[in-house]
Amino acid sequence: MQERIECCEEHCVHPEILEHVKLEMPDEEALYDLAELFKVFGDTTRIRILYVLFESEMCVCDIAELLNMSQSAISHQLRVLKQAKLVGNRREGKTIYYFLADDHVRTIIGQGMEHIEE
Amino acid sequence: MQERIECCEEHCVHPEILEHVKLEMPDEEALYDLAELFKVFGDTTRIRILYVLFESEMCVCDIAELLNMSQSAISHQLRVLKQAKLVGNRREGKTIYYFLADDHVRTIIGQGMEHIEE
DNA sequence: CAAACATATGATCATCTGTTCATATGTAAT
DNA sequence: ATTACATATGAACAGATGATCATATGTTTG
Repeated sequence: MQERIECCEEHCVHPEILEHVKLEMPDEEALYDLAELFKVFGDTTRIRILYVLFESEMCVCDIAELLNMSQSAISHQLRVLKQAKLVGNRREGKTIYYFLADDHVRTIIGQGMEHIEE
Repeated sequence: MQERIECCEEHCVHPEILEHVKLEMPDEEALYDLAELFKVFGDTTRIRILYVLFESEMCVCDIAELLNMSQSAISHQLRVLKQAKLVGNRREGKTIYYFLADDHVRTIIGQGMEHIEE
């Protein structure tokens, strides 16, 4: 790797700004968690599941049928969504209903939609 | 794969809701684009770059130094961010400054942070 | 308790992703 | 023009990811 010190010290930005940025950065753990959260949104299947749950809570087999995918695939993804605390579930007899856990989900997806619609 | 029709028709949800959900779903292309957008946020390096740019526009080598990563790695990721229209850049002599393109970036990351802080 | 059903889970495999390394491009200065 | 510097890019490789398949778990009903 080559040296890059010259660039930064001479003309790119003021050292105070570099210092300030370092102080303002969230800690590594928060950044990691944040990236993990967005990874969960970064998959078409999971996004579609979330959209389905916007309308109403729903059981696994309904989601699978709506999205035309296998029960197993949906179940695996619901697990990911649950771990990220984006959905919750409740049992009623044999069937398990999933629902949106949080209103951040709507906001985040809404902002994302606004961005791509530009 | 086993049959799942019985479940849904009998007790899971009302058919009207299933119909309604299908109508409310954005089209495939929008869902794909949305997932692609969130994928961009779903990486620690890119999140860190965005946080750095919150404070001030900055050149590639500064970002590389701040994040303690190679110039090449940063350049590759800036390319991804640019394609997603999350950052823009301008040339000034030899150096190229990158900056946040959009205020959705702050909102989306802000909401993400709120979510994980719970 | 045995059978049927709804869901969960572990292993596997093909595909995607991010970093590195080497090198190319573009700009400025001598 | 030649050299130095800032950035970009392509190939390659290791690690992560998502669907599938087979099977396990947990619940209800006869």
